[in-house]
Amino acid sequence: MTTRRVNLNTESVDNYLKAIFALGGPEEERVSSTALADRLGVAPASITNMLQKLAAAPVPLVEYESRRGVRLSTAGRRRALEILRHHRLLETFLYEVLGYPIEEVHAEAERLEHFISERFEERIDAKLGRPKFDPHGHCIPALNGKMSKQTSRPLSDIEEDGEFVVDSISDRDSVLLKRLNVHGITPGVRLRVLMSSRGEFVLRASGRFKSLQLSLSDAGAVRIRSIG
Amino acid sequence: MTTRRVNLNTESVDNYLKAIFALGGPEEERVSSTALADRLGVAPASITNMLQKLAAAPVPLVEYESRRGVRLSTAGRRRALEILRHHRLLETFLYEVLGYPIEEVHAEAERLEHFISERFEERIDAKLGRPKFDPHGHCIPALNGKMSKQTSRPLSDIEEDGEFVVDSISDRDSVLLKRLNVHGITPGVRLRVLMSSRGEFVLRASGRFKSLQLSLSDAGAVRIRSIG
DNA sequence: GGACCATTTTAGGTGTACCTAAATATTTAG
DNA sequence: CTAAATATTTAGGTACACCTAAAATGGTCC
Repeated sequence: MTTRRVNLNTESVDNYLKAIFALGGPEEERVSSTALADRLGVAPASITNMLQKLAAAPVPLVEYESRRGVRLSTAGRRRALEILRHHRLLETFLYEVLGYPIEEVHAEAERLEHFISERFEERIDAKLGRPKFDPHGHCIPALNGKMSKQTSRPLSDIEEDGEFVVDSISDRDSVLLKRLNVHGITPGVRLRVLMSSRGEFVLRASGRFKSLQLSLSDAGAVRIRSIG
Repeated sequence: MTTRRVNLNTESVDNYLKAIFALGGPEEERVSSTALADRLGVAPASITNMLQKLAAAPVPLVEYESRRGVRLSTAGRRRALEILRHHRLLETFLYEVLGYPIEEVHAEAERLEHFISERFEERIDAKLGRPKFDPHGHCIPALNGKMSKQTSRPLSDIEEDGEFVVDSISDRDSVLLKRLNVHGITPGVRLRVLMSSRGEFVLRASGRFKSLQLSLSDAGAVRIRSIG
C-alpha cells in the first residue's frame, strides 16, 4: 500500500493554518486543540484529525506531537501569511475601492481570500498603491512573507489613565467595530483613556465630545501605542 | 423517516444550473444527461444523481423525468440568471477596473461568482455604471432576472461572404479569445467575412491589414449581426 | 418485431470534513 | 500521591460530490 497523498489546498486547510498562526501569537507558541476547536467552531476530535493530516503531509504544514499542541512549519507559515495577505489586501480593497462600511469588509474578505488568484492579488495591490496597512490598522504581509513586528499593546493591558494613539482594531466583532467607528476610534487617532471603577475603560477620541465605555474583553480588541 | 433535506446552496449546484441554462439555449429545451456530463466534465452517473436531487428539493430547481432530459424550473432559472449576472459583472469588473487581459477574466470570474455577496454585486455594478454588456459582448442579466433576447447569430451559420458587426464572443476558449483579440475582433467591430474553400472562415476586422482564418467550430464562438 | 447500440440509471465505493460517544492521557487539587 | 476534572485522541458515522461497473431502457435498422 503506497502512502496515499491527500489534497491540502482546501479552504479548510487555509482556515486551520490561519487560526494556528493567529492563536500562536508573535512568539508562535504551541496552540492547543481546544483553542483551535473554539476558534474554528469545530469539535475537538475534528481538530485532531486535521492536525494529523497536516503533519503527515509530504511537506508538513505543521509540527504536531500528540497532546502537546501544534505550531506551523515553515511551509505552513508561508501559506498562512499568503492567506493573511489576501485577507488584508481584500479588506483594503473593499474599503477603499468599493466603499464598503468598515464593519463589513472582514466577512467578505474571509470568504474571498481562498479563491482569488495571484493575478487578482497583484492587481488590487497595484491599484491600492502597495498599501502597508489594512483599514483596521493591521500590517499587510509582503509578497515574500515578511511582516514587521508589532510595537503596540492591547488597550486591555493599560493600568492607568493616559493618552495614546490607536494602532489597530480587531475585525472579528463587527458590532464592536461599528461602535468604535461611530465614536471616531480608528487607526491613527489620538485617544484619551480613563480607567473606570470596575475594570471598564472609558475612551474619547481626540476632537470628539462623546465618550465610550468598553468592557475588559472588548478593550482587548483595540491595540494602542504611545504618542509620538 | 422524515425526508432529510439537503443543502442546495453549493458551488456544484450553481454549476449544474448554469450548464442547463446554457445548453438549453434560448428556447430552454430539455438537456440530456450526456450533454451535461460533457459540459461539466463529470461522469453521466453523477449527473443523474444530482438531477434527482435538484428535482426532489422542496422547491425543485429543475423539472426532470427519467430518461427525458432536464430543464430549469422557475426557481432554477432565477438562480442560474443570478449566477450569470455575477459572472458577467465580475468579468466586466476585472476587465475595466483591474485591467485584466480579456482572455483571463472568464476563469477568475468562474471561481469568484459563487462567493460574492449581494453587496459586492451591488458595489461593482454601481462602480461600473450599471453596465448592460460584459467585455465579450454578452448581455448582463438585470437584478430582476430580465435579459434581452439575442438578435445575433453564430458566424458559423453564415453561408456567403459579407460584412457584419461582431456581437459577442464566447469566453470559454481563452486561446481563441486571445487570438481574436489580437486581430482586433472584439464586440462592436465591423468585420469582413470570406468563405474559404473547405468550410473555413477568413475574417478581417475593419481598419486591420491581417486576416485570420477560423475553423467552423471556432467560428461558432463568434456571434455577429447585420450592419446598421 | 426482434437484436443491437447508445444513453441513462442503479448499485456500490472513494475522499474530505465534519460529527458524537467512548477511551485515554494530563493536569490540578486535596 | 491519588482522585477528580479537563483535555485530547480513537472509533465509528454522516453528507456531499464525485467515481466505476453493471443493469435497464429506448430507438433504429434490417
